[in-house]
Amino acid sequence: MCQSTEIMDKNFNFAQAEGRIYAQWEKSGLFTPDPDSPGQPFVIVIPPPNVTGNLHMGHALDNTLQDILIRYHRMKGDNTLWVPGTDHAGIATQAVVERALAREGIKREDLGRQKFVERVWQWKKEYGGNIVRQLRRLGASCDWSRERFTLDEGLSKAVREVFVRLYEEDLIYLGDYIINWCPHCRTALADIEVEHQDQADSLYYIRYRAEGSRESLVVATTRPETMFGDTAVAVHPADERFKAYIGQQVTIPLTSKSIPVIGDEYVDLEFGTGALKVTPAHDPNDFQIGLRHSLPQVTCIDLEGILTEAAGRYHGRERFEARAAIISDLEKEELLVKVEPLTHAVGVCYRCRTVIEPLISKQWFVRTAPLAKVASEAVKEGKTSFIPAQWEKTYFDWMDNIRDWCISRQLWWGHRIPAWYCQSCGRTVVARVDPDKCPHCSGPLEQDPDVLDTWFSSGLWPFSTLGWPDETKDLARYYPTTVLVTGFDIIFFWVARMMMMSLKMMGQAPFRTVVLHPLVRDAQGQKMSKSKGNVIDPLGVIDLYGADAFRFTLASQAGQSRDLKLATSRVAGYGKFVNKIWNAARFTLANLSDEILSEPREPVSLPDRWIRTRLDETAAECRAYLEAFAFDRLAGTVYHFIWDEFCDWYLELIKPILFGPDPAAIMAVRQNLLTSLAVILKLLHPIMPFVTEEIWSKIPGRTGCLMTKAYPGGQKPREDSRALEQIGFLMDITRAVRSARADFRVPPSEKLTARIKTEDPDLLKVLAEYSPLLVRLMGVQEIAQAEPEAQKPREAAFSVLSWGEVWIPLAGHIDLKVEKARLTKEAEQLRKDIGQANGKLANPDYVAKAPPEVVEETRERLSDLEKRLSAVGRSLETLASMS
RNA sequence: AGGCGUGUAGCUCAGGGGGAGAGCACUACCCUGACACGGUAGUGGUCAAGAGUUCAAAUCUCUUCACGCCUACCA
Repeated sequence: MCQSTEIMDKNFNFAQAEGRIYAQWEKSGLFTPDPDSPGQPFVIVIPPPNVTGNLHMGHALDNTLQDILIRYHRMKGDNTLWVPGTDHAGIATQAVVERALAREGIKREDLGRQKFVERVWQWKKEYGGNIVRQLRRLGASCDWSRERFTLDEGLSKAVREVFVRLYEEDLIYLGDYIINWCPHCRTALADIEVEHQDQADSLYYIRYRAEGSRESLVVATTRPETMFGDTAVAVHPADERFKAYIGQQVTIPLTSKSIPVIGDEYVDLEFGTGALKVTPAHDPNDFQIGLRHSLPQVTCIDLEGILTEAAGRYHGRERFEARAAIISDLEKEELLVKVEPLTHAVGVCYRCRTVIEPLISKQWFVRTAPLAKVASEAVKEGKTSFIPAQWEKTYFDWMDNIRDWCISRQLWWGHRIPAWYCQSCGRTVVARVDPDKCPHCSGPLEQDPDVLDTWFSSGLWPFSTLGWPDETKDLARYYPTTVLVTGFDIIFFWVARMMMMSLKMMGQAPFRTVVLHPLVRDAQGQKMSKSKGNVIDPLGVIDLYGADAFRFTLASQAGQSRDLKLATSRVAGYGKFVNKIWNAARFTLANLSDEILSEPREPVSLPDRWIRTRLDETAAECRAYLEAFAFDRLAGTVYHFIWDEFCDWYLELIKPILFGPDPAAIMAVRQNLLTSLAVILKLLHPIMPFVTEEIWSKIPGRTGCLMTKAYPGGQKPREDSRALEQIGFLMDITRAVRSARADFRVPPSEKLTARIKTEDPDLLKVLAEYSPLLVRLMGVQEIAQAEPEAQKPREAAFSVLSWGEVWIPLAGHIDLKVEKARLTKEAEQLRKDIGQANGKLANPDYVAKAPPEVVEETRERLSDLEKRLSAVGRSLETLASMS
């Protein structure tokens, strides 16, 4: 050994190394591409995490996969850009700051809008960098010099430009509509911000008395408190039971208010009583019915969930409290016919889970139909494709059934809507530059108090981050982006919006490929979320096992399935893999000589030829998997290659040479060993950047960072099928000896001999050359060719391989009973397999219809099995004769 | 209610018409000059159930069961 192993510790100290390595990368500026440099652009924009957030498993997976792609393409020589940034997350951030204020006993109203927004900015400045710092711990190689925030100056300019353009094209409008109102967050919500939860509730049957007769109609409702907003009772026009009521008046119970009975086909004859109370101001369906029948809209619940004056004596009471009171009063008046239990879906706020109150309100909307049509076509025409492709259907379903998008939010934190209302002429002014008076009448203006939905600005992310609406160099060079990597849970929220907005504003789809990865779930298969409190902290996992092991685990699990239930045992397992690589490198570096051979040479020895061939094959596979976004296959391939082939076989095979007497052979092997290690480090680097970079830094004579070295597999792979075959032969022999030793409990101290019987002259040559190597490898005494006419010794273990037999004389070691049991079991299995193969071949349909190569394969297999069985049989006979 | 997905070794998951796989766990032996976070040899599964298509089904089709997700206006 020329250098001691002391140049490397026994284990990779990831805790000590990761921060140092990341700082070096960042300092070197290697994350920052130059738009003027050559190279095909490869661009990813990060799904911007909420500024309020901390790194969770979803981010970890998302960003690991992105970093793998980014690092791979950077190594490939592409002009590679990964744009990072954060989202201002309107409701979420405002809520966080409001909570902080509440601890000081302050409400946002106490501060006023301007002061409050200042406080949020202050908060953002202080804590908003958390998640961005945490991404660094993962090893994410984002170009931090291009970091953006959805509320920064440039992006705000983009938001304003888009709003004005869409307004000018009549794609944004202001309308009185029924919207989803969260009484807790006090804001409107888009349809997809409403989650539906099954809830056990009651269905109340309430009697509405007809006027001028003793008859009555019974309606069923889950929400009696909306009664005071009723402006009709609807029945199906074809319903024989109630036809006669249409046109009559009924009285709302507990009031003296009279409403008409109308006929509308929306009513389901089967549900409840077949009569429906219509509350246009508090139910989206009733709203539609109301429009059809020109019914008045009576609001009986206000923005805070409190009943209004329209509710008469219930005025001022909270909606659910009022419900109980109303039920009790109805009972007293004998107007409550019955109560049935009912489980139904209730809409709740996705943020605070408060039950949504549908309300009529003036809000801004995007007319989505024309945008969605273009966005849908872009995917149909293959301009953007989804991986896995099944998600395209989900995307189409939504695009085809899209409804107008309510974009105004009654918050203070966000992009203020650039609309002003003239206080004298009443006109609405939408402008790129804040106007100071009405352009029509010069009257005073008042700006709309609302802000835009957060997703409005994130919908512009692929082009706003590159500088749009200015015609920047980045925009010209890097738009459209190449790949979007995200979870399928935000296809509607985000992907669809980016498609619509980008196509509208840029005329080009924002990315070529959308890679949808699984969602990381907890042990129960539940989506991890802060509000559920079931979050496993990725930083804790990194602390324990290191970023490389964690990244590798995520990649290895990122297949086609929708769930990724993270098991820490796997992370621990891949932590061992990191250690394995580390020690393989330690071995390699410890065996280098002082004279560094800088130029890779052609491999000479059989192990070298073999490993280099396998290395080329593996590199080609890795490239193919990376191009196909098959992260799990990529991980599996490098894992097995490094562990099973490089470490378990190659390193063992070369030891006899490395520690042998031939200086030229030693030099050749050292050279090849180092070359192979370098290729392995490069192959692995995109998944495990830290340990590979750290090992690279210890290679004498290396230059620069590993992260910029060319990814292997760019050239035509070497083909050396003879090396593969011959190594296979040596492996067969080795396994046979090891197996015999284990089966017969021969202690390692006792040396065995082995006899090889084969008629293949090629293999005999290999055997002659490598028997010293095998002797060393297996701890056998001697290994040699068996005489062609020799018989197997009576007491011997043996293996039958495709190319011949291995005999291991075991005089004194054979336990007849054990051996007999072993052989009997083997014979049994062989007979079963032979029976199966025979059965197939005896079937004329099989021979006639199965592909010829499959039939041929079966024939070969059968003859191999028969050869083995007969050898096993002979051996059993010998055993019998001995006892 | 529709749509989508999942059910394979004790656990977490690959595979996807022709000999059941991986990691972890487990058993036995071994601290052999990179690694005991290691090595070697093993144990372990009627691939959810039933039917069909096929020469051949874990794999394709249908049905059923269980679980999960998404969409939806059944009050």
